[in-house]
Amino acid sequence: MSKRTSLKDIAKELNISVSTVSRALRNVGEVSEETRRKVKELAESWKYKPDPLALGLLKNKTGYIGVILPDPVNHYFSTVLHGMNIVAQENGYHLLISYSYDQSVNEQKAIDDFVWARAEGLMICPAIDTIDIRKYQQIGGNGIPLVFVERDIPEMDVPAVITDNYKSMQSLMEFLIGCGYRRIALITNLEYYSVGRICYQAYTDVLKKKRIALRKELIIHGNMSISTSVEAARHLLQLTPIPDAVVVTDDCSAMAVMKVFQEEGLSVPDDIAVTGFNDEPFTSYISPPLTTVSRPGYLMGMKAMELLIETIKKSKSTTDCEKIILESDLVIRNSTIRSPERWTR
Amino acid sequence: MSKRTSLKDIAKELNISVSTVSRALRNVGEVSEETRRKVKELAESWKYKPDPLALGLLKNKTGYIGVILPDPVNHYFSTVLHGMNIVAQENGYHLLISYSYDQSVNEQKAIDDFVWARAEGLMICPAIDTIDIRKYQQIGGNGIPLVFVERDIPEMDVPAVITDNYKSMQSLMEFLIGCGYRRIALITNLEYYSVGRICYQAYTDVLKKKRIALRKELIIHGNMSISTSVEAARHLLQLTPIPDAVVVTDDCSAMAVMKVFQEEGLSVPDDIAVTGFNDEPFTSYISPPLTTVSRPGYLMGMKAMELLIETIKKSKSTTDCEKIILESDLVIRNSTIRSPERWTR
DNA sequence: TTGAAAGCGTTACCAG
DNA sequence: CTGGTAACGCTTTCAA
Repeated sequence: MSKRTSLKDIAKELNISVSTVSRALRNVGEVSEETRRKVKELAESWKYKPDPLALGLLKNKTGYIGVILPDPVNHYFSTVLHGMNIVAQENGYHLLISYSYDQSVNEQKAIDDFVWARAEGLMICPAIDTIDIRKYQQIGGNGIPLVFVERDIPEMDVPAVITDNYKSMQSLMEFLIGCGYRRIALITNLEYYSVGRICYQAYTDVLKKKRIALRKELIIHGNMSISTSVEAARHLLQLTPIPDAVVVTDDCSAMAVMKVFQEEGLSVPDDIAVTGFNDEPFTSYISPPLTTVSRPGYLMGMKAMELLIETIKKSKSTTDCEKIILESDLVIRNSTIRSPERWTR
Repeated sequence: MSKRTSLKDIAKELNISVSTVSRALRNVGEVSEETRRKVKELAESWKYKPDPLALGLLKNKTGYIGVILPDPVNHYFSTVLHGMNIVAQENGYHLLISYSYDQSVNEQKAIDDFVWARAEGLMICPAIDTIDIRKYQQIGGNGIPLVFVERDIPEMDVPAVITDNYKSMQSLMEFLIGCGYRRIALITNLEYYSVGRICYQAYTDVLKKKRIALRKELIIHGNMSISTSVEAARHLLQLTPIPDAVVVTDDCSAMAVMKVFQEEGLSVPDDIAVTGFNDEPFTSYISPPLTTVSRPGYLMGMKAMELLIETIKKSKSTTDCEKIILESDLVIRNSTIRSPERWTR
């Protein structure tokens, strides 16, 4: 069990004071060349490194950034984390990661822990069931910079990096309608701070604009798990007539929904079209390839982390709160491209 | 900027000493009921919580566990992380996460940082290019428990939780040969500490046992990225005759390989069969569904974290080093089930 | 039953 | 140029 070398060890060995050693190592203050050289040599050979805990205690800085994401097992969030990690690493920060599993209580606990552990900044993707936003205010109250990522809370004066889901959904809906689809179903989560909520908004807005009746029975609220989506798909098949397209706000669920239809002997997209969200890698490999919205998760993570670190470094007050909205791309694939003759039926 | 309340604050308010407050709060030592009550009340209302940094400095304990994984964007590793996180959370530990991106230098840096930050334990999936194992010995030298996960280094006396990839690959190969496949190609990474290396071993062993000639040209070394796998697939199509089956040691790559074949007008599995590894969710949705090996990532993460925390708590010496090997399942799907009449050609 | 002091590893300030 | 001291927040030992 090799002991860590401390300033004191070096000082003792060289018969000088701890303060001199400290100054010598940091190249500050007045230290004779001779002493400085000797100190540095010894420090080098003893592999001295300052103790982060002691430094943290003293300076109130830890080099940690607390990250709270909803779910570890989600490709899209993984790309976001990847982006955050790259930037954090470049800037010498370490990531403290916690997962809320989309439950506010877990998030609250993680926030408390991170604040208490003196994280220098917090990056949060708010849990989907968030209603009480005081927990976020408390963070600012403690003087810790906060940035929202992927999900914004507009009424809060907190910087955020998100993607333009409203616009994406709008494009998607307009595209589908342009194709000729009219009975368009929606499977989505509707929680207030979710992607799905915004998609729902765009969905209704576009229908209204295009003067297509909004049918309640075509809108299904789910939690975007495979099982509830499968159930939702089965439900849609009970309707007469069945929808001619189904918009699902998650690729995995869309894939599962598509499979339900195919197992029932329907052709996608000739009998019923399906779309997803996120453009996960598999979407171009399934059959038929999935029309979806490609979102820049990696870039979002990077931008958000840059914003957070910038805020930390300037120790800016949260007053100037930038909301960065990244563009997404509509990716059109065969799951919506119906053969012309099938439009006649 | 609300200041954190410290023992000193409480002591000052109550006109008693810091040590008394400390004892009162922790229910140790002799403190009068009266004092204890008053202290606890005030601590409660001021939301006092001990400072983790100060405690860490004093006790050499931080409540952090350092985790080093190869890649944030990998479904399988995400499930492993999920398992680790659940167990860590239950036990009051926080995760410090770093990604090596499968490069030893990054791993080395992360180890140094974590050791220096007084992580109480380290959980590492060794970078694929690891050759120098001294970095791991150093960790033990610092008295910090270490557990390997997903990739073991057998020559080291370090606890590990892995899956039985040799056996899985053996089953897979025997299954394929049992089906009638004879020209079985292999696309895999061959780095020493990789899953692929072990698969390669099983591949050759089974061929030998079944007295099937080992053909060098059927073995392709790749890094399991989509692009190199696509290249590998194209290469295999140059051979005459082409292989009748291709074993790929990663689902994503297998999916890409399959697509190459299909785009060339070949039928999978009638012209050429394909198998993957990991049983990622999409594998049952692509066309044809992929034969693959289902590995218990979540369970592995949990077991590994349990092992690590147990070791931390007992502050066991690394002498009794348990190597836990979890079983995997062969999942047979249509990508290998060839119509009988196609065997006659 | 309580308090003072030392110590964990570091930096900052002030004398010398 | 150098050293001592206080401080960060806490626990522990010893003395009162």
